[in-house]
Parts: sequence; structure tokens; C-alpha cells
Amino acid sequence: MNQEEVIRTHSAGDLSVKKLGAEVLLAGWVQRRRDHGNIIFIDLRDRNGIVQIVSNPTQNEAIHKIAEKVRNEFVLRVKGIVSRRPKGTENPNLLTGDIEIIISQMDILNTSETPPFEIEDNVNVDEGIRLKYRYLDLRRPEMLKNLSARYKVVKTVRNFLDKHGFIEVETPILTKSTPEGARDFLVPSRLQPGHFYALPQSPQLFKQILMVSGIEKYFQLARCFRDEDLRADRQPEHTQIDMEMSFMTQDEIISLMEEMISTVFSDVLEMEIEYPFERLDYDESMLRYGNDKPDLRFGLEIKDVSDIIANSEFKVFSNAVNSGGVVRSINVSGGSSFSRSQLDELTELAKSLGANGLAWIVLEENSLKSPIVKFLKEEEVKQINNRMEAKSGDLLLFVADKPSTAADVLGNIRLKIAERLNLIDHSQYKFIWIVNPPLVEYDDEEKRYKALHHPFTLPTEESIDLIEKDPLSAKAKAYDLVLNGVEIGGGSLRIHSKDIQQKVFKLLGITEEEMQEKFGFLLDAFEYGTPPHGGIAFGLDRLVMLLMKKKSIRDVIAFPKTETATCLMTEAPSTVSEKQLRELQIRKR
RNA sequence: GGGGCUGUCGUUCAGCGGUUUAGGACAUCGCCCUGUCACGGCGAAGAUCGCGGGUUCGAAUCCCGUCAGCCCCGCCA
Repeated sequence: MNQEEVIRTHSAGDLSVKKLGAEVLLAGWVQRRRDHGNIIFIDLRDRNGIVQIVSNPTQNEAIHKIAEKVRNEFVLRVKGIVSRRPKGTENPNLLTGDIEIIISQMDILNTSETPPFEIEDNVNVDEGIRLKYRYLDLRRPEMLKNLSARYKVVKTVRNFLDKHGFIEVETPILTKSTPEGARDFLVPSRLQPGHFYALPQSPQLFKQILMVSGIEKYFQLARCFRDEDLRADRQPEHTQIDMEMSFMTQDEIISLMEEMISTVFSDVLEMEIEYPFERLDYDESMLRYGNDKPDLRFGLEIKDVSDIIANSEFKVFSNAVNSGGVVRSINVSGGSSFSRSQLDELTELAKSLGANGLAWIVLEENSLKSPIVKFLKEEEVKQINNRMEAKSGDLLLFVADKPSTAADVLGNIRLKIAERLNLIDHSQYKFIWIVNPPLVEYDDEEKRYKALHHPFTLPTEESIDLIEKDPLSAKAKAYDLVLNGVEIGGGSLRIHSKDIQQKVFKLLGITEEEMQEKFGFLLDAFEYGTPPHGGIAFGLDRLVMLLMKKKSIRDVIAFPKTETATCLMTEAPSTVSEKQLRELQIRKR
């Protein structure tokens, strides 16, 4: 084929009967070749889809010779006429199934090794292999769809925020290590040996400084780095839709975000999301769902029964309550069908999560089956059943422990049971804001207070005095957005006075020197007319994961890392040369 | 750091102490085939059973260690 002005004139997937008779130039990959001895069919794939091209030796022997050599994933350029398929040979499974291309010219632009797995959706192949050959994996339509959806989210968000007066500002990737929070990724400084940059865990301080700078409305699609262990929804680097706003109240920020999320759903999924979303106090979420990211697609709510059994003769329960603990319960409707071994399994789960055990009562027709009911008074059982709205056929599960453990254990059991009993309607999107969280929590191991959100979160007005008097009762002006049990965003109003900021730092055990060294620039900035401000950040990867109904954010990231934080394609991280280390004045030990 | 699941031809599964010369499917290669589209038919090639120890007359199979992938706990302000 002669060099022509263009490589292709059309896309394989875009062709239809509308182009009947047209001469087109196509380029793409060989999805499959079907050689019938004489006639050869080739499915030619490009980004938009597949079209069948046909070679018939009676029409052109030279082309047929080439067609015989073609193999999967070869790159072809084909000239031909868009033709209607003979009657009865149309393929309804193919968007272009009414037509085919009768080849008049064909070039092999490139050959291909036999790929390690087929380029098609629903491949059953180990994820490690997919990651090693990510360039092939990404050829699969499903992966292209995920990346496209991701782009669409980004585009929608940019448009939306632009329309609302936001300015996109980039902040440094090479920045300063700060105390608190996750482990930092460090970058050694060559010009200042012994000194290190840190990669940002989030642009938090910069975006607040931008508020001091009068930007008023900032956003950034910010890459964030955290050197912690990985999970299905956690990568060492992830992308945040990061925002900060001056002169806006919590309610204003929340409703703007609801509008943004709803716009994303309507643009990407053509789905109308109802808002405002429900809001739930943090404390109530911990009580009813056992965590701060409740999955509302099913019931199984946790209830406290401490008051009923506070004076019970069943010491496991009453002692727990009288030593500051609680007894909480889940009613598994229809759970009487659980076998003894299934109950043992749940007990094991409870123990592995830190509980001393798991008590249960099975309500049968006219009797109770339970290892604990003999210790309980009839009246106590009756009251419990009342509160739990238990009826025949139900199963009650109890944990007696300190409140945080009881919440954690029952929260996990709740999820486990929902999964086992198939209670989750996966077609649903259930949003909820978790609001009014504590400002700090106490870290038993480090024997100090830790910020629940981060050290810059504004306490509620009533809480300012509590910072010193009763820190654990202080509440924060913070809000997390939860979708289907996954935290997809979190934000807060920020402290904008040096005075309060210092109080909070002090509460967190940050010394005066540390304050100056790590946050001096922020405290300085606060002295130059800082506007009240607040913000929020959404996890882009998680949001897209949920939109695409994927189980892992790896499926919506082009080049993700494995659980040991390795890139199987590039094999990063790797060793470096002695020369590089010498320049950085770094020695291995 | 801890718990769990999984490592067997290119891929995906089976085999779980001894007729195994490690089997099937898909892919690959060869021959045949003019309407297929998961094309079909016949045939062939392809695996030191992740790696290292140990137990045993004998190990893919049992045990220990290790590495890798996945899920979870810790961790992730």
C-alpha cells in the first residue's frame, strides 16, 4: 500500500449501514481471524468497537496471502467497501453486525506475539498477569470504559467547579514532612544533604494558605501519597478532588457538593440522584452501624440493651455495663436458620476483632435456644426481645464490651451477615453525610489525643471551651460523605485564628518548637487577615470504583500497584546505582 | 507485624502419598474446510507442579521455611 495522506478515515466501531457502499480506510487490531480455507474473516478492533472484514481469494489473491498470515493483535490497515452482509449472516451480537468490509487493500502495520490472555471482557485471568501486561489489559473494552468514566467524572467536576467560580491551582509535590497522619514518602535533597522533602499526603496546608491569599474558591485534582499498607480501596498514591472555599458555611459547602455529586451521576451514569442526602451524627452512626461509614443498603441495625441488663445476674453482661462498657445487639431477621458452626464462625470473627465472645439467642417457635438465656430473667429476655423487635425465627447476637469494641465488632458482623444472607441490593446508591464528629480521640498506645479528622479542623462554637476542659466531648465542624459503606469524601470548616489553632496543637501534644518548625508559616499567615474557610476532598478513585461497580480501585487506575506496593509492569520500586546514592549522600545499612 | 485464600503447560482448571509417561479446556503450531462470528474437523507441540529444605522405599500431593498475588486486622490525621 502506498503511503497516503491519512492512515485511516473511519473507526471500525462507528461503521453502520449508513455508510453502505462507501470506501473506507480502517486501522486497528485483529480481535480474531476465522480461516475457512478459502474465505477468511477478520474481526478488526479499534477503540470504538469491532467490524468484520472479509477476504475472498477469488477477488484478490495477494490480499488473501496477507490475510492468511494475520494473527491475534496484529495491527492492520485496511481499505475496503462497506457492504451489507449476505442475508442470514448478520450478527445481532455485534453493533456493526449488519455490515462487513470487502477488502481492496491491506497492510500489516505491525505484528504481535501471542498475547498471554485474550483481549476481551470477563477474562478469567490472575490479576498479577493483568498488571504485568497492563498495556494488553487496558485494551479490554471494560478497562477502556473505566478509564473513560474516570475522565468523564474529572471533566464534569472541572466544568461544575468552573461554573461555580473555582480556580484550579497546582500545589507542590515536593513539600515538607509534617507530624500526625500517615507515614510520609520521603525524597532526599541533593543540594541539602541530610534534608528531605515529603510527598504530600494532601494539599491541606497549601489550600488553606490559598484562602489566606484570597483565592476564595480553589480546587485541584491532587495526587496524594501515603506510605501505608494497601487494600482493595487504598493505593500508595491516589487522586483527590480537593477543594477549599472562603466565606461559606458548612451547609453551603454540603449542598454545593450534593449538587456536584448529582451532576456527576447524571453526566456519567445518566442517573438522577436525589438530594439533599441524609445526615447522621457521628455518634449515632457508631451506635447504630458500628462505624463512621455505614452501608445503608440494608438494615441489621445495632441497638443498645445495656440498661435492661445492667443489674442482671448474668455477670458477663452486668459487669461489662458496670465497668463502663455496654451490651449491644443485632437482630438477624430469619437468622434462626444459622447452624451451630456458622454461629461458632461468627464468634471466632468477633474474637478476632477483639471481643471476648459473642452471645446469641435463637428464637424458635415456642422456645429459645441459647447458651446464655438460663442466666437471664424472663422479664429481661422479654424486654430485650421487645427492644430488638425480635420474633420467632430471628437470631439475636450480643457483644458486651467497651463501647468502641462493641461498635467495631457488631459493625463488622453486620457487614458479614449482610453479605452472607445476600441482603445488599447492588443496584442502589445510598449516600449519607456523617456529621458532628468528635474533635479528637484518645490514643491508648501513644497515650495522647489524636485529631479525628486533622489538626486544622474547626471545633464547634460550643466546643471551643472544651478543648482544654473536656477534649473528648469537643465536636468538630466536619462532614464525611459515605456511599454504600465507603467513605468517598471528607471535609471540615478550618480553624482560621492563631489562638484556637495553637490550643488544638497543644491538645495534640505538639510542642511550641514543633509548632514553629512545622507549621510556623501557617500560624504566621493566620496573622494577616485569614478569612473563615472550609473545604472537602473526594477520593476520585473510590468514587469511580463505585460508579463502575468495581470491587477495587485498581480497576479504575491505569497503572496501579500490588499489595506489596510493586508495579508489576515497571517492577518499581527498584535498586539504584551507587553513584545516585553517593550524590544524595545516602548509605544503605 | 498478624489472620485467611491461592500458586500445576501461554492462560484457566483437574490431579492432593503409588498404572501420572502430570489430565481437560482455551490459546499456539501444522493439515483440511467459501459465510463464519466462542467457526468447524483431524493432528502436533507445550509443565524441572513458585522457590528452598525436610518426612518417606516413593512427594505436584504431607510438614517447615520462603517468595509472589488476592482478601482482611493493625496501620491509613
